[in-house]
Amino acid sequence: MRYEDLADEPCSITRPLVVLGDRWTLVLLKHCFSGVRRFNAFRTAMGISRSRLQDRLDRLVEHGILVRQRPEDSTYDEYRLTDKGLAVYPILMAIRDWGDAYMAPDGPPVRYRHRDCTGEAHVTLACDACGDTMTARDVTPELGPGLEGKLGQD
Amino acid sequence: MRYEDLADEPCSITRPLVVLGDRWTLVLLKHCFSGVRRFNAFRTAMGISRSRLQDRLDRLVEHGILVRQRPEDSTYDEYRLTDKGLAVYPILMAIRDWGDAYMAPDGPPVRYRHRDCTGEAHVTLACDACGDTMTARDVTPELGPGLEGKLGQD
DNA sequence: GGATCCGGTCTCGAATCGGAACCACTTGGT
DNA sequence: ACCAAGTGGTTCCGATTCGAGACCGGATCC
Repeated sequence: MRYEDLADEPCSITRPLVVLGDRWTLVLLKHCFSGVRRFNAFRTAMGISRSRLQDRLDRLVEHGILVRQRPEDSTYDEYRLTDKGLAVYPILMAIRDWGDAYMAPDGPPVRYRHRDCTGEAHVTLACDACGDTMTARDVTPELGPGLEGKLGQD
Repeated sequence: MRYEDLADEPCSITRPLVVLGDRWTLVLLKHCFSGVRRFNAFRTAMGISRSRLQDRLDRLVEHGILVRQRPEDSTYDEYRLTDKGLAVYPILMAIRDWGDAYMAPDGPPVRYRHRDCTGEAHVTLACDACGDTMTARDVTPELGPGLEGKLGQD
């Protein structure tokens, strides 16, 4: 089975991973959030090869995560985050929280601060009903609407 | 530059991505959270090839995300999540929230419910000082302790 | 015009991947 | 004891992907 076939799985974890979960893609998006927009800017920021960068950019544009557009004051295109792309931010912040906790022996290299505030941004998993913070052990998976309709079919 | 060299970057996003951010790895961890522990169980659940699965398992064990251990009542080893591995859960839930929002046209295939509660688990990015919910636009990166010591050195 | 920057394509050797064959060990049946 | 089946793992091979560099067309600047 090829990795791309995971996109057919009725699972909201594997489906995004087919797009985002390979080498460079999330690194590329991380740089988008730091304001990188141009082809060569990505290249120097990431150290990725030209052809690979092109692959990734094309795929992200194809999936509506980036848009490629020409600013009025420039002769060159820019790759910018769409709303769908901006919504990836919590994923990166969840990765960062984990990285700060387990892969930053000297402490966090970068603080992600709340603008005009003393606090920092952190990701929490919580229940949307009672508001309690949750861990993996507090979660029970259950059939959702995206699967119910498909059960009696075959 | 090779992808693995990103591990040298002083960045708590890229460093985890060198371990987690390639094909299959996060998919594998997802199955760990659904109770999959044995080699062939991963294989049938994921459709991954034997050699690739071995690579990934070895790497996760090497990084202390999984432990390989023999239960008393069995003749075969199991791969189980460590605390470091359990802490990956918010990353997967952040991916799922995004997948439910943008890649689940028929609605969420699976609900991740709070045990003994009516609510569902969701990831939020919030300020740890004022408690406000945040988006990418509310965040300002700032020098952290993991970098401060290294600045005047070279 | 020539030099330079920019984004992008193409090519080629190296690394990675998927699938199958193969192996050692354990279990169950006869 | 024997054979069959299952389990975890390694090794091999052809196919895909990757990284690095060459190349190319267009815009800019001198």
